[in-house]
Amino acid sequence: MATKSKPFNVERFFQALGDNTRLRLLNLMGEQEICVCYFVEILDQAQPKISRHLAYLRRAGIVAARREGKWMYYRIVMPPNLGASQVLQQTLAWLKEERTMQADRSRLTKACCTPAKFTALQGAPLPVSLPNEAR
Amino acid sequence: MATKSKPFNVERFFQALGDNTRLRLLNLMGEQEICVCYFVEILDQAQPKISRHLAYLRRAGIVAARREGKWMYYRIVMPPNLGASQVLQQTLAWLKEERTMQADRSRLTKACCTPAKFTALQGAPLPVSLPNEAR
DNA sequence: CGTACACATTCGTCAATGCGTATATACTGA
DNA sequence: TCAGTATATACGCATTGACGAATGTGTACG
Repeated sequence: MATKSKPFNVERFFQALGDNTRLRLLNLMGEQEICVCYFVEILDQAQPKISRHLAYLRRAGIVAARREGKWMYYRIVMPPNLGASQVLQQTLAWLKEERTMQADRSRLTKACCTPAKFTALQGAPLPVSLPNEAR
Repeated sequence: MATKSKPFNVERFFQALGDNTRLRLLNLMGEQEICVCYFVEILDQAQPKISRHLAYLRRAGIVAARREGKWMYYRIVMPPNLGASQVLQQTLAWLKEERTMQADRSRLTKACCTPAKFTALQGAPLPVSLPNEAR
């Protein structure tokens, strides 16, 4: 049986982008895979809240998750639909220009360089850049 | 007093795109100004429903309205935010590639050429292409 | 004026969404 | 096997959004 790919849901795609927390998550992922604990730390939001928004993005087909031991890594996956992937790329580029998004990214960089300073991140796995073929 | 432009609401922008009826409306507007009665005819939806979705797009800063006699014309306005306007352009280009959107456009063209055949459109004003400076 | 037309808004209802809190699940290590 | 950590899901509640039906508003015209 051929892989049944249901037609891309455009509504769901844009609805997924219509929430600031989710935009911040996407912005943090950018081109790297990130562990949930970093999202919680950087956005300073309750863990179930982060988890629910990540699940929403997953259902919309915008991110994918990978488990590694206790940790879950999330990454952006480009939608199979060409138009959608172009809009998503453009959106990510746009977010990079926004002040608040830049601030998030900068906090992430800081946390990754000195995770020991964030009590919640002791021993947490560092983000891993994705190989080119995965983008 | 300087014109107080409140910071562009990104959430609202994407939420406005997260509904198929609104996407169809935007696709029909494309680069021309269109009278509400055409939306009602082409989408074959209740007039209050069309009107509410147009109001939603207006609140999101994506379309603008102009009255001319009994008729209201709606047109797309590019958001002041650069990133938003780029994403919107890209989205409109994407919609043009979708089957159902093409079908809507084709019905619009047909209705404009022979409005007399659509009993609901007798005497309705034809769409007007926007001058370049307005895009 | 008063009617007719084009369009907007309101109201009641129902589904979807967001959030905090509590709890469940998956994995690790002793 | 049990405790601890990381993450996900369930529950209850408040808000928002979509829709049909009814009603309101602005304009042309007799």
